Amino acid sequence: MAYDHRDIEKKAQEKWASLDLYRADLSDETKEPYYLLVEFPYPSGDLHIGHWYAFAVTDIYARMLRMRGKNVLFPIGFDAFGLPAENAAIKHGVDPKEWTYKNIEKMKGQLASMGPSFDWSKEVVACDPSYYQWTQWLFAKLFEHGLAVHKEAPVKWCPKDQTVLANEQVIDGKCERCGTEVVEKRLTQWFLKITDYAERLLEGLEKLPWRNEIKDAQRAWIGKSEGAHLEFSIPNSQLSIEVFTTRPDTVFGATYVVLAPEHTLIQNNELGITNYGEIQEYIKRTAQKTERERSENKEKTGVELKGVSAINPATKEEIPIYVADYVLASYGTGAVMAVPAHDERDYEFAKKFDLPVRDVIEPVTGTPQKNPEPRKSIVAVVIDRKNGTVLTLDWGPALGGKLYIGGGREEGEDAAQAAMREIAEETGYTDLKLVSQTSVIHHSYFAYSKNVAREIEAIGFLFELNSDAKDEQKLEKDEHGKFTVSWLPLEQAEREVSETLHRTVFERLVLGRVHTGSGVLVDSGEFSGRNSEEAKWDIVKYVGGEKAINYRLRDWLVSRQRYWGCPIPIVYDPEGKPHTIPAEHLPWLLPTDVDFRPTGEAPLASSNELRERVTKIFGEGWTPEYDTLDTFVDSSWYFLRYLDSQDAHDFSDAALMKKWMPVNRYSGGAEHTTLHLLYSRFFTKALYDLALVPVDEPYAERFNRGIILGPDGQKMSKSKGNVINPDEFVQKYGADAVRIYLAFIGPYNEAGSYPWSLDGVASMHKFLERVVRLAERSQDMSEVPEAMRQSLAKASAKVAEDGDRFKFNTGVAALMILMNELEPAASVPNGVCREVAVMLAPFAPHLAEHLWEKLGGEGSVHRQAWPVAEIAAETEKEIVVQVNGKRRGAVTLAVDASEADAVAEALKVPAVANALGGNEPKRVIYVPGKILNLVV
RNA sequence: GCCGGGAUGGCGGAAUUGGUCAGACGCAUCGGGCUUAAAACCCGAAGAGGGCUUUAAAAUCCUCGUGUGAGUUCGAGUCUCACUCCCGGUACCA
Repeated sequence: MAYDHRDIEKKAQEKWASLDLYRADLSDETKEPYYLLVEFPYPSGDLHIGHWYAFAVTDIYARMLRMRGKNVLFPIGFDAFGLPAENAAIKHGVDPKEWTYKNIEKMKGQLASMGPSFDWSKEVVACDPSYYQWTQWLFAKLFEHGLAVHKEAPVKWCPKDQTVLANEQVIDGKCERCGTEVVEKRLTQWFLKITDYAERLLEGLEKLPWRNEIKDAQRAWIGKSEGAHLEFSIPNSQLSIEVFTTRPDTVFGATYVVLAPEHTLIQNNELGITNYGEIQEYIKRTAQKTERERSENKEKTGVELKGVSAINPATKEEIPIYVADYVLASYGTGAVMAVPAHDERDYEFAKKFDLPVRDVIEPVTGTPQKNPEPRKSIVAVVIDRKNGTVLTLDWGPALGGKLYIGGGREEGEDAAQAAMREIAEETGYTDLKLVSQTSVIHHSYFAYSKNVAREIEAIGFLFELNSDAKDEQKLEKDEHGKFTVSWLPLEQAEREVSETLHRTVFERLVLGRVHTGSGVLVDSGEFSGRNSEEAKWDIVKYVGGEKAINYRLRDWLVSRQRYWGCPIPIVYDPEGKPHTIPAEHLPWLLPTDVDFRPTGEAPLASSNELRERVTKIFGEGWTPEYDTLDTFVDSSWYFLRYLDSQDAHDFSDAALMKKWMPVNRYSGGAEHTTLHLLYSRFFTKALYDLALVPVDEPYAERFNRGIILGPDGQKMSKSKGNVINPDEFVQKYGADAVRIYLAFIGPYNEAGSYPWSLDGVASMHKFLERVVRLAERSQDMSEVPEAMRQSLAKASAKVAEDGDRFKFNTGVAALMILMNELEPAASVPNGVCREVAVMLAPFAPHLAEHLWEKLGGEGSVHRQAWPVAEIAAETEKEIVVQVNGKRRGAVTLAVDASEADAVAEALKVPAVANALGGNEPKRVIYVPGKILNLVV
């Protein structure tokens, strides 16, 4: 018999409201506090399946914890500033505020249909003046302490949204919101100095027990690299170029210097560049390129600065200066020393502009050996260009497999000559053209065939075959037969020649790769012969540079040239200097007499009211700030406001923060890893330093949830027509069935993706019907059969444990197993049914409430304690007997049976005795309660 | 390219610290029951392959099986190494 979910759910929700069931008393000292947080939604007015997955499943845990005696704070609010409201205003002429609040009302109704246990009394709405007043107050605090700065910097601009964007909001060179390619502009904007916290944001991750994928993504975003600042002076000038490099050990190989097009040194012609017009044109051209164009087309471009040069501080040589857009203005100093021999990008540029390549590091390969015998040798790669093949010798598996031509160099012999000689001796070919060669490669290995440790100094050569002319005379007789000579296609040789030295030579000469690793310094003055890694900092000292650390992280750009955001609480004095708006004038209200249309100018600039307000309060000549704040500022501290959302005198309550922070567990989407999650960590640290917040990490635990795919396994989208509307399923099967299905769909503690199964919800509805039928068979019995008692005890322990791990899928499975165990019974005691209702309550709160009433329970099922029962320790256990690791039988033994008893018992099993074949076991592995393995 | 995560039946997914039987739980599938019939419900089958017996079936037995290949171990989905593919992040970051 079906249960009427509509009626049950309506009644349960009314009951909870009348009992005010979910209000948390934050100052309650009798229970342990637990702060469970879910990212608050943007009020789009459309509650999709993703919202359900976010809120309904987390709600299961909130309910479970309450039943387990915790004082649970599970709040909700709305991240209500943002572009959609403004776009609606532009498109349909509605008031963004009205639009937003209407959506919030609508969404509250939709959220209620899930039956969530939110404590609405603590609601926050980011666009409400009572909230943004404190966003402004906190911004002012940051400004007063130098953490909010007004500065000029290259910034990302979205031409469609007509606003600047933070770095984090640019995905693949496109605007995160609208997908338009962004362009770079140099503008004066408001930044929050998150870079000051780069190191601490990094360090803080060490202690957090978050999953690696979250921590590593943040680490990569922060992008710490250690190196040095070196100075390249400019002859006949006061000016010099400072570069940042992580490879100061290669400075002797720096053959030119490159400036980013935006570099300040070339913004005007202070240097007296003779081709300045050409430079200006190049700067202009690159400025017009979008991010994407710059990074997609990696063909190097640039222009030499004629009439000026720089001095390499190591070699004292005069070297040319270039401007090129492969150097980024926003990283390091916006200038690099180019070492083409040891950097891929510099090498590419050098080849294109025909600049010198100077090797200063000889590679070291192989495994270091004890007491090696030094030797000079060569490796020769011979290419037949006509056929696209390369000459290889196959020595067989024992002698090193497939190799190119290798050999020793005789005393006083020229290396190239030696290479020619070896080729002739081993293959007979003599008509060769020398194309290129490598620097010395230091290679260590153990030659098993000759039983000797070698450390060789090898030089690699590339030859091209002119003709197949062979000189059979030169073929060496005693080598004959040890290997086979063959011409292999280049790709095959690349795959099959795996020996390190030969591979290295091939990569260097045929594939054109440069050596970017460490090695032995050469051609580096007094440092020659030393290990590059070891000599690195001595070289920095030698050239008068200093150690420097650089981060990829940029300061957080928070200005937005948009209307529907928090007004930046700043005014400018007649000299144009920014001042914060005093606290008594907060909230600094968003004006309403504005033109929303994006013009590139901030919409607030069109407000007369705002200008008049500033004049009235601050005086003639004072002007307002017209930009608004990035909405990520609003969400960087909302979890603090929940603790005291109605406070008119402070942003939060110090005592409550002390008690409730950090958030115990934060559930959200993976897409916020380098945005909201990083920003709010920064905010918390900054406020901690200002003694406003008692913790310096906001979230003890963080879980990124997965995403729900369409039934076809594809990402849901209107164009694919695979969008699941949760309301439909709620109508048909009930909110409880949808909740429990979402819990069951897959593990919640990792960010996987799960296709929505059309039959899945129906099957959950059936499961709930089974529970209803069980409850209908409830009998008044005082005696509870032991087997039932055990089933209940196991289920309650398992469900609680899985909840703690955010593995609701196996938790639901445990409830299903419980049902499978209880159902066959002819009669089910009322107490058992009640306990089932209690365990079901977090998952299917409405039905559980209904059953609780039917079963004669007092009050609300959600006020019941989670059942804790002892699981009887088993005294006997079946353990498996293996012979040589193969199962041959099983014996039932006391849990603490001794090994001797176990073996004796096992030998009685015929199959075991059989398998032993009368032999005594040589070894016995006995794991009490689990396994006995007899090894013969 | 680099960093991270992953790969288990037709599908979603289970499997404490390496410890029997891999595949819990559910979906889909198939067979049966109930019914005049259908739905609902109930019972049952099921990784792949094979052998024996038999009219047939079942029980029973054997081999292989957690992306591929090697290894460690008495014992590997779980540990190590190499590789393939998929997903996510990031990318001219000096």
